[in-house]
Amino acid sequence: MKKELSTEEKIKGAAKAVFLQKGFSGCTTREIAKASGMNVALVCYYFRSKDQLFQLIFQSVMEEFMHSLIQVFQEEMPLKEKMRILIEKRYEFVEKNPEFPNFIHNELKRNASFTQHNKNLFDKIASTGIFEEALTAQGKGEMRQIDMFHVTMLIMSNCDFPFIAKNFHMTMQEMTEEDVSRKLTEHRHVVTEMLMNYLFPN
Amino acid sequence: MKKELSTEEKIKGAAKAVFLQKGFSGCTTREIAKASGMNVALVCYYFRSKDQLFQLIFQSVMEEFMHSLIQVFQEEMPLKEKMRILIEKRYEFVEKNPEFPNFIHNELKRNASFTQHNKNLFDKIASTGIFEEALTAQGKGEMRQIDMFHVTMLIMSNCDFPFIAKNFHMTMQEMTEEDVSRKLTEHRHVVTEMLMNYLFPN
DNA sequence: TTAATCATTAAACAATTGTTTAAAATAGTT
DNA sequence: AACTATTTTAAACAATTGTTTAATGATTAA
Repeated sequence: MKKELSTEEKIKGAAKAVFLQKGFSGCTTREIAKASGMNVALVCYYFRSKDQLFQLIFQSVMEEFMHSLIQVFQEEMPLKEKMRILIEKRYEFVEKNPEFPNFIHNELKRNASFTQHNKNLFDKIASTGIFEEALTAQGKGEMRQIDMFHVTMLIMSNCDFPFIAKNFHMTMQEMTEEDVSRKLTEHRHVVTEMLMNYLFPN
Repeated sequence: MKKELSTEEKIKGAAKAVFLQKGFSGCTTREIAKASGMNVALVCYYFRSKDQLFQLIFQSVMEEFMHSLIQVFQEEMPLKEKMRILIEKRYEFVEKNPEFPNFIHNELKRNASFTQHNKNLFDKIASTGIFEEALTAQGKGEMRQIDMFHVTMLIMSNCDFPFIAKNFHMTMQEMTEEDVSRKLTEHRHVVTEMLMNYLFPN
């Protein structure tokens, strides 16, 4: 089946790919135009400017990124089980979208704006009741008593970072892309076990 | 005491600061010149090109980054103790140089060259005998039996990532720079305890 | 069919990029 | 002092950047 994409969609798709790989400062409108099979004028015709096109892409990536968390939080099951699934789903999501974390952190550093939209995303997570759920679990002694800041940081550190550091391990340890990818798939079990043992000691 | 830096050193210092903050693609030679109090021509006069200046800075940052590990490995003490110190020293190093991890991973992705120089750095680590030491500890059942790839990944994930994600937490959770910094100092204990519990179970 | 809107193109725009030039200022040497 | 080599400067260079223009082609509506 061949897909018949509109010019606008072709550009948006190419922009997402190029921005994810090279970042805003690392690419040009001409590069995006070429990647989409179109020309520069069309990029500005449909999206007015490189900035506006970028913001569009960034917000959609951010939303996709956060949505992978929200989905799990909304499920109806014991916190411990929910947490295990969260970790594994998150890891798998990043494995499928390995450029997301680096992209998001870079661009947030470059331009700390977009604040309102992002605040809404965080509120969405808060409104799943996950934080209260964790607090009760901690009260009952089921979960280790640490601030949720640390919990989220631990999960993100161990799920997101490995894919940020992919190139590092390839160059330093002279591993091929396949070698690292295989190790990273293994790594999910390590991460899950370590985090679960720490967050839910018995 | 006032420091009397040469023009060359002033430019190098400014270049390091600017490159670390914005990356190679995110800044211009004029920006570096201005930050150093000099002009563009002088940058090229002393360093020939933006590329050459960058490579100089990158290699020195890389070396500094890896050296913080090597130092600990060379110490003479039981592996378990060595590992705890490694984790804490590494965390403190990144806390003092919070831009290093993001910078290194970004630029390695942008340009996977510099291979030979980096290979030497890895060999330096290997030649401290740390890997053999870990293998014997694993053989004696003192240390958890996992590939060293996972061990290094866990340490880097938990020590480096928190500072990459600084901006993320500031925007998402509406925390000030000081709030996040305080939390990140706390986080060192969390990381150390979790990693030590996992790597050396009893 | 005709008119009007939309889509696409190649060319041009001014601004910014990395780099070089050629002249001036400074320091060093005899 | 006179000469040389080094350092610094302002200006210029060509190439690339994001964006716009004005003309053409295609589609739609009357």
